[in-house]
Amino acid sequence: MAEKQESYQNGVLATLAVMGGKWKPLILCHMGAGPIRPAELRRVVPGISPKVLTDQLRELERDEIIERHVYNEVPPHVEYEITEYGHTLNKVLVAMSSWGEDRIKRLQDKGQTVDLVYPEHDGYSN
Amino acid sequence: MAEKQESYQNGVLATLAVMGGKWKPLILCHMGAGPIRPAELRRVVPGISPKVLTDQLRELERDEIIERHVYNEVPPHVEYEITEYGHTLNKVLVAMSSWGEDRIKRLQDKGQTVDLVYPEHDGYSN
DNA sequence: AACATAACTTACTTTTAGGTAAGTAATGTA
DNA sequence: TACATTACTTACCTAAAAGTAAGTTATGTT
Repeated sequence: MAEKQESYQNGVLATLAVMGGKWKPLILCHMGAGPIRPAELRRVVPGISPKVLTDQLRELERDEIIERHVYNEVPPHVEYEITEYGHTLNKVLVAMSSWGEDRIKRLQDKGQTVDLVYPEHDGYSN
Repeated sequence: MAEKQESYQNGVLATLAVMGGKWKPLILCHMGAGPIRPAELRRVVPGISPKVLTDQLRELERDEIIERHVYNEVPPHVEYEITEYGHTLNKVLVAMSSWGEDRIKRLQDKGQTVDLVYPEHDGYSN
């Protein structure tokens, strides 16, 4: 590992550039089951503000992780869907989820309360 | 995956709570080869400020990812070392590194310059 | 006696990610 | 004709993260 330090780092950083931040991992967790509308995402990702959700979705779209489908209807109808490329992120999400689950168990075994795990949701209750 | 949404999320969030942020992944990338002193970390992680490095190391220590060894000498001598538990994070780092490397190749194949990959280093040149 | 050293701590200031609020579009319903 | 709907956009504001700068410690070297 000592010889490959730099590329090791760069890969990690490139990944964080795409799926880092407070909301992107949560959003991606809810996009595996198929196309989803922003309103539904707001419902299942409690606490996210409409603006930030839009921002994050646009960035994921720009990075080709998700696709935006617009249906020309009134009221507007938009769906976001993970791309084929986006699905390759699953390995990372699964590795993170798995380690995190283990950590949660660890903390619970030590009698510690596991906070900080889910962003508070107050406001934007729907 | 649809039924396990929430725990999937929580695992990811628990992981991000420990190794998220701008510097922690980089720091961890440089700690696989054995104990390392803060001054050396400042050298290999260009751009990090002394205070932020200290902050990040303390958090990693609090989360039992690394250990702090103090040698009572003058001038002070401190070493940080990954714990056994900390080493379990490697799977995550490797998954992220691997995905990120692939992404870098993808971008290069499309003729795009890969920026944002490494924090700028100006100031604290040593 | 002044200076260097390593690893801090304290007390700020700056940056940036995230949050709030108000407005827009186009149409259907009360 | 007023209001509701969805998915925004624009403009502004706040809080958390990161950065800067100036001590502090105890000893050894010049």
